[in-house]
Amino acid sequence: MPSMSWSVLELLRKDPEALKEHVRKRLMDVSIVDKAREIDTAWRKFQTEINEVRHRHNVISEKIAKASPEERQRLVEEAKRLLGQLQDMEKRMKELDELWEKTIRSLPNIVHESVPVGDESASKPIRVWGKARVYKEHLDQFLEETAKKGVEMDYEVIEWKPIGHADMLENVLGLGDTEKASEVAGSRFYYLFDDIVWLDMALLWYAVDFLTQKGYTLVIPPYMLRGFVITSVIDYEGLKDAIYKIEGEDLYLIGTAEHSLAALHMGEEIDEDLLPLKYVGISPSFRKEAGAGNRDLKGIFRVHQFHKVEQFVFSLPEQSWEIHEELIRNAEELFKGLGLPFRVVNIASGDLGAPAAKKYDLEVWMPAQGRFREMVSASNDLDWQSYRLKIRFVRRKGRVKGYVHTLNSTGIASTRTITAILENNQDPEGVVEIPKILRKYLEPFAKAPKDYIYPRKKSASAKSF
RNA sequence: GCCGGGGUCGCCUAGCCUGGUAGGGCGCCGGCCUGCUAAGCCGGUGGGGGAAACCCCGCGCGGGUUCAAAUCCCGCCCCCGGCGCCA
Repeated sequence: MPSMSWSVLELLRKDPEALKEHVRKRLMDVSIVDKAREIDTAWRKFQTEINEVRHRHNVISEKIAKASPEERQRLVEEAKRLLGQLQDMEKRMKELDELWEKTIRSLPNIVHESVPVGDESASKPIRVWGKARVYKEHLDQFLEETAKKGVEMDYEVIEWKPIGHADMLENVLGLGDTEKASEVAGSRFYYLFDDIVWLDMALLWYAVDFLTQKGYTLVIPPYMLRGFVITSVIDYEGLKDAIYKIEGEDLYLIGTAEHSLAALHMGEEIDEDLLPLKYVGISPSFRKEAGAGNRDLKGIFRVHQFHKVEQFVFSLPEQSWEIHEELIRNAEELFKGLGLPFRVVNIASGDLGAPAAKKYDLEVWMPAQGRFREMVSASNDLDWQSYRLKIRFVRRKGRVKGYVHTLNSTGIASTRTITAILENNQDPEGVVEIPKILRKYLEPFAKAPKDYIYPRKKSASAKSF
């Protein structure tokens, strides 16, 4: 029988040293490989043992059905004896099963050969786009993050210091209130008003419009998932502090539409002719952000809830690397459309999440902070998620089955993109220019801003020359 | 939320009352046959372990009764219909 199994499990059995190399690249303790191998071997051995006893019991059980009354009594006694022996073994098997499951599921994905090896600092910028506005005192930092890392990015030095997105939102524009939100919900929540709300929704429509035109199927997914599902699509042990749970129920708020989109074909067999299946989901994302400490506490850069348009693809194994490039290119096109200067980074092995074999981040230059900040993350998870969710493809020829590959990428995450617009598109007077490409998504609404968002208590005529 | 009906190997379906190897159809895969195609015929078509022979597990999920559970009992999930409630 052609065995069809998870690529990582296959590697564990056939070439543990190679798997160790992948784990080592992630800067994780490689002893998990030996431990997993030990448990896997013991699990398989015990399975054979228990099956032998079960077999003997089954043979006797079948005989009883046809046995004569006097023989019957003797056979039932024998069956009972075997059953007693089995009882202990079944208990042990259950423990081993759980240990095996837990151990195997804790293994991270392999690392693609094109991923730079090392910690965060090894992450490699591979492309840049746009002209960054660099405040004169940030020039060193800017060059450090571009030219020194091998990518030449266009820039202009500015003499005035742009106002940070948090100040822009709450003080200059007066269109957000995180203090009141803190009182009623907690830190990292927000009230947004008027023009920023229009902007939020326009960004979402823009991404949805763009991606549906590329042939992606538009989806509103569940915003909560069962425990089994959420633990299958993320590294739950590592991320459980980031996920909200509904009290008293086996339900978890999604951290991104990726989670529910991955589950869309749970337990299914997909004909190869139907692949790749491309989806664009739109949903809120809920994140606890526990462990973020005081990072980005101000404003709406790092928050507990935001809206996001997400790309998600199920593909055949041989298609996934090409599609990974497609996803990041889609995101790049979206940000080019917005006119936001960015670099694309090939994330280092030590900074990859357990499900991802490779990840690109799209980072926009933030002129007030003097650094690049992540706006988009595009991952190829290979068969890591599909093995857990049992999503398979079937090839017509030869009826070959295998696990599909899954890929995900941000399209646009609204609040974070708004922070990028607030910092990049402000002028020295605090007027924010709305990206022209959003115009058509604002035009239908009488009260929506069209070209600029103006500072509060300043006459609109300030920019009307 | 209450009452009733249901969930079977990709899809459809039999088996459940009365416990004893899960049967059939469709689709698909392989083969035979065949100027070609179609039809027809034969075999295969859930998961795990094993080099293989073969073995185990599997009838929504989890328990229980029994030598033996798709079948009997209990809890849960989901679907359909009716009633109630409701943006």
